[in-house]
Amino acid sequence: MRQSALLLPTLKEDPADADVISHRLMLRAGLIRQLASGLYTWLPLGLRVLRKVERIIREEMDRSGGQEVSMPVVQPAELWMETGRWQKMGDEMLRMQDRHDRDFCLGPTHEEVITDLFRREVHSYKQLPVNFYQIQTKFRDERRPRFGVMRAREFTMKDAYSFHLDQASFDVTYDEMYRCYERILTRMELKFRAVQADTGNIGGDISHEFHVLANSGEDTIAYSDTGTYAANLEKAAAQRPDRASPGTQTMSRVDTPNSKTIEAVASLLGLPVEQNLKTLIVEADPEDTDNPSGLVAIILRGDHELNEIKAAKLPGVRSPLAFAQEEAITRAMGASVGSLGPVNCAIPMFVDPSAAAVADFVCGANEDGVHLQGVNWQRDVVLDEQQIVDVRNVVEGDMAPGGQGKIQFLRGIEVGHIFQLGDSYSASMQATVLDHDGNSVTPTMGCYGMGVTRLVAAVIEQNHDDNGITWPTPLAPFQLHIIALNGHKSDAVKEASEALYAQAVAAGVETLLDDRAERPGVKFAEADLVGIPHRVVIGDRGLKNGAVEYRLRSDAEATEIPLQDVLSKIG
RNA sequence: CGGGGCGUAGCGCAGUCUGGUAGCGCACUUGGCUGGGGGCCAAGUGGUCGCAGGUUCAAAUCCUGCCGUCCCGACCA
Repeated sequence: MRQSALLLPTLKEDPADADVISHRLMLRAGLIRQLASGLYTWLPLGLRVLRKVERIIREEMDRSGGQEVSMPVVQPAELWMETGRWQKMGDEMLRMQDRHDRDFCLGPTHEEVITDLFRREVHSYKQLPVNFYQIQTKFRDERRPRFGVMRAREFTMKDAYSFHLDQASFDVTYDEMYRCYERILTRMELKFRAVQADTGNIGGDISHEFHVLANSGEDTIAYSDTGTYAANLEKAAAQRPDRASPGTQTMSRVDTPNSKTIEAVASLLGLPVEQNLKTLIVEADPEDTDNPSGLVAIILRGDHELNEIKAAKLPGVRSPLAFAQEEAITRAMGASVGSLGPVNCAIPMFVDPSAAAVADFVCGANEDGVHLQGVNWQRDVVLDEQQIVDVRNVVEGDMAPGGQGKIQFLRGIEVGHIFQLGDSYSASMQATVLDHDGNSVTPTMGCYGMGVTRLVAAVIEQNHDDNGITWPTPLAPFQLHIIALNGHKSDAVKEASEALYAQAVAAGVETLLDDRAERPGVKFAEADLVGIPHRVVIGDRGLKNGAVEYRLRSDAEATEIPLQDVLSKIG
């Protein structure tokens, strides 16, 4: 490709609307342009990268036994009504009507469509297992699109769906997909981690997210320093500590009229924050008729934070989680926030294991302006085992489950998520096959997503320097960048660069020839920005000795090499 | 959806408080100089000042409403 004929609009200045580095560089290097919030046009250079990502994914999916299909972006409402998701998806789904006033949506995902295909076309256990995938445009009307293509509304996703006769078959495919994802990300030369993930509202036990490590990542991942445990913060649990020892102090009241926060009480009493327990009140599941208060108490150690996803899963707690209103709390507890505690607690209560491990603790007295100290479980508050449940976010330094070392944090960009769907879609859509004995059985399903456009941004997050992008070779839009210095003035430069270009193209090397009549400084700056791995500079200075300058984008220094040696450097 | 910011030329911004001529840098066009890290000089092109309404002799500027967009918090590839 000749740069003089390529739409490659680079920006010298940072665009005002871009904050994260990958977004800035994608705009500056002329990979994308924004059309509207969360909607992006891919320019020629960006699209070349996107296609490379797709190709790697496609090759590895095929290698793993996936069968590629392509399903429509526009989907009829009827399918979504079958699974109840026409309602459940809410505003995230963009809906529309056709000329006959029939309801459609832009597909945010394709479980319904693939299950419909399956039930129409697959009828025998002999055809199982199967794993269909596509690389497709998805539309999700995000609350808050951000970070460029990292969280866009329209984006490209590789989504795969597998169907199985039994759990054992699913497990095999799940494991295969896990390894497939590892291969994909490894080929892209990314630093990544697979972590245990929350399974969301779909259920099932196993679920893994694949995170590309980057400080700008939206997710926190917790991993053990021994490397054997890794989980999304939403899911991560600490090793369960032993229950508290009986304690030595007697329980006593202490006036704390102006101390409403844990920190204030701790400093007033001269005790560490960990010795204080905090009591959070959340709304109860409205369908739980055994709980007239409509509230549930959750007890945490003072220095810990509630994990709202874990809390919303507790029996009798409203999901999604909602904190209780002040007024309701005062009515049920006889005291307001700041003086609450587990002693004589009038509503159902859950206690985090780390809170249950504290002896001689401090807590609110359920009486405004009063706390209790020297409190002990069992003696002062009876707890049964079902009430002790993990509901907090792990913190760095926690012991990992099973004693697998200490937990540390990293930031990650979620680029893949694999999980078990069970039979929720196949059952609600009556997708069945006949088994060996002629019985109709409902297959169990797996789902494997990977954010294709997001991967491009993630790659840049990991591969850039002060001057621009430093593409890993497998994803670079071109392999070789020939920079002809003053080619419009020097016939020698023009001839040499054209000859090398023709030779490289003939050898099948993806080559970009900077044949523009720009000054050298402009060419160098833009070449760094665009980040093509191999760079050859052809100028009169070197040509006198039959030499050109060769440099890897990732190297600091260039070397002089004979013109005829260039192609041997690449590949 | 709640909180905050911003909307003036393709991009980055000033001008708005205190109403009266729409401006700067980059980019773009033409000419010249220059020619190894976004160069210099000169002359140009390009703007319904987000939209609608209002106040006023007069609105980019004041008022009202709407729209767009970005950032921070609850969801997800």
